[in-house]
Amino acid sequence: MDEDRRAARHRVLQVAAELLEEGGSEAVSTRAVAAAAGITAPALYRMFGDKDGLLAELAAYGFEMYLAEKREALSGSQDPVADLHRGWDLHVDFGLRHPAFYLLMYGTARPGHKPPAADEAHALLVSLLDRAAADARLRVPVEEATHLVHAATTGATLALIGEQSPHRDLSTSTRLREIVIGSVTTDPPAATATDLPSRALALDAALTLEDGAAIPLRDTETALLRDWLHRLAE
Amino acid sequence: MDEDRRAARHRVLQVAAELLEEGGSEAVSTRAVAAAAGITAPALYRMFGDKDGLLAELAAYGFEMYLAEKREALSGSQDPVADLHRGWDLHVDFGLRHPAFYLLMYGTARPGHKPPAADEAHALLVSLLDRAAADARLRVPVEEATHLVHAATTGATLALIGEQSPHRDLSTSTRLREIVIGSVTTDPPAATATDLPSRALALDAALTLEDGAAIPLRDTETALLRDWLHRLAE
DNA sequence: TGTACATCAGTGAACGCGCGTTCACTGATGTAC
DNA sequence: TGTACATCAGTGAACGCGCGTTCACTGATGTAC
Repeated sequence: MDEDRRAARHRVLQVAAELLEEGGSEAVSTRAVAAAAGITAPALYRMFGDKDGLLAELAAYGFEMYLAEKREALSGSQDPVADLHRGWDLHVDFGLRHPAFYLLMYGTARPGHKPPAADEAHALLVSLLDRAAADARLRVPVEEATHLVHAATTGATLALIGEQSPHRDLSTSTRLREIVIGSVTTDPPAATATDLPSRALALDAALTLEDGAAIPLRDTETALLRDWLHRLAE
Repeated sequence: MDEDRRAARHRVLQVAAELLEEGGSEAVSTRAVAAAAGITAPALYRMFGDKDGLLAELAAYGFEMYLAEKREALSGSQDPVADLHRGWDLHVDFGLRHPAFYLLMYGTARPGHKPPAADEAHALLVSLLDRAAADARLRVPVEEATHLVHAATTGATLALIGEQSPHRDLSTSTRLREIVIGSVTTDPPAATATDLPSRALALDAALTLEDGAAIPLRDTETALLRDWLHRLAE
């Protein structure tokens, strides 16, 4: 029974996704979705509460597609910096293949109204950068790198979506990728990290990945240590 | 008479701008604008044709505000690379002060639906980069630099707009600015440009700024020459 | 200078539509005795 | 195993609203003779 309900929800979301891809977010009205899914309006309201609920689930559906692709493509890789490059391209490519979804997910329709499912995608980027830091390949703290890569990637993708297909030129994205990731990572995978900032950030990343209880320092001591590490990295 | 008409239009646009800033683009309906401006619906339609016409003029109004600020702040400057940095900050600052306008102007509400007034703002960025190239301060061709700077700036601005005011941190914008402009320009304003790419691009920029008729080469020859210059710059 | 006419910005009122949402009700399903 | 009842996803129909837009008409303004 519960299984039936989940299947029905999924079917409705698939229909809503089609409407979105074909007609943009304007095409996703409660009435249009209900009609296309072959259910009545109150049935839709029973499933999703109201229109905002429907859109939130639709955005989550988009993030699932996105994350599934990305996880599959990046699984089993060894080189975190190469993953950053591939992750960038996957992001841009997803945006160009699903522009309406992308705008729902990353567009700023309304300030402070961002889909909660975005957190998971954000976490994926953070984990990529954590791994880079753990390999001493990061030049700046993880959080800073996250913001930089996120802003640049979405900027490149939105600019490309805004351009009509024939004029699209992926080279801007590629170049921006090289510039930004290049500025945030260190070049060679040196046998052992040698410079002070890289070593500091590698230790910082190792502390992030470690189970908190396993660290033989008090929380306040750990916090202070990590503050110092960030300062050493500057 | 004609003057009156223009003044009336301007008054209506000011009212529409207020609605936009207060309630976002959703608040800008033909009826709301007409009511707030104290005119009837048909009067509005006589002025702007239809809703798209109103929104297009509203976007143009936003670009005028933006360009006026930017031209004033950058007037009489000598250093084109410094102007790039200041131009970046002015752009981001404008976006944060007028988020609803910014989304109307630079947001991607609908692919291939960008406001025509955007061209003028684009031209301003191009002219900034032209001047940098003329001073041999550019490492890449003007068009490429334009795309890079544009994508990165809008990405940084949209990311900041998406963040709630208390969590906003301009340092991401600043760092991305340094990274991107730094990658696109050459460092020191050397007494005379010494390296091959800079010299090639400086000549290319000089050809852009020159009146076409004043160049003692045939058009096809000039085109070929510029192609070579771009190849020398790579 | 005065009258007749054309132009056109504006008025008051309404058009039809699609929207989000909710009402009262039905019929199938699972549960208790 | 059979009956009585509770639960609840779904139906058919309608609610009221704000939207973009247009109708027929008015009244002021400028122009021609």
